[in-house]
Amino acid sequence: MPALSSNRPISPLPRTFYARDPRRVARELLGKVLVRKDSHGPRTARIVEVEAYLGQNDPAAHTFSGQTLRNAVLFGPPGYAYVYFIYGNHYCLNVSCEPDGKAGGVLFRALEPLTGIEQMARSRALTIKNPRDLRLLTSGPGRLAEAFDITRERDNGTDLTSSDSTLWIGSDGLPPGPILLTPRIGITKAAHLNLRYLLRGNAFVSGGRASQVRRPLPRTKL
DNA sequence: ATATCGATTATCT
DNA sequence: GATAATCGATATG
Repeated sequence: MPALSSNRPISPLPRTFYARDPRRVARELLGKVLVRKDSHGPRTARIVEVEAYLGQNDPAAHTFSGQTLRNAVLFGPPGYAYVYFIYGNHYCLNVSCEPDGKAGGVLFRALEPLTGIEQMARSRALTIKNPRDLRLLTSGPGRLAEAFDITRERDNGTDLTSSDSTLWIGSDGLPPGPILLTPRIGITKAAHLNLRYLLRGNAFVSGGRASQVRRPLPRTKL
């Protein structure tokens, strides 16, 4: 059964949550809730798919070749939004991990809409024909960014640990359910590493069925 | 259902 | 000048 919307209060995750290896952060972010607060009212969605990027040792990471203006947030303190623009078309959301000075991050790849679905649909209606199809709202990194009106200009550097922010991450206490580990999607470098984390059987995971037929999370792994 | 392709621009070599 | 952590449209089986 899919995770359902709960009316439990959502409390922000502390900065210490993010001050760890991105693999651990990625795994534990599954089931948590992304919140957008603005004049349209709250949008919330459950995190169902993420990928870990390992900083200086990871050829696929934006931080592989060192710090630049664009990736500075990933080298800074943990718990802040890193938003980048890709293919001349899409924004993607990450959260910085590891202690200040060490690079690392987690990419948000798919969400399950909970509340504020009408506003997500309005934001996505600019691009898609059928904003009534919930899967099309937030199933993919570019899609979820558009559904939440996430842009580099507005959100890069936002503190995601504060419920005073217009964008933040919290927990409503629901357990995430079974987690699967697969290769990352859409990259050319270090494409074989199992650094994509998803909730097993969740309908909002991106990439179709083939990308979900992989292995359970090993107990010994981060 | 799967494959291929074009869009469109910030960033880095 | 080439590339990119993508998406949506179109073509084909």
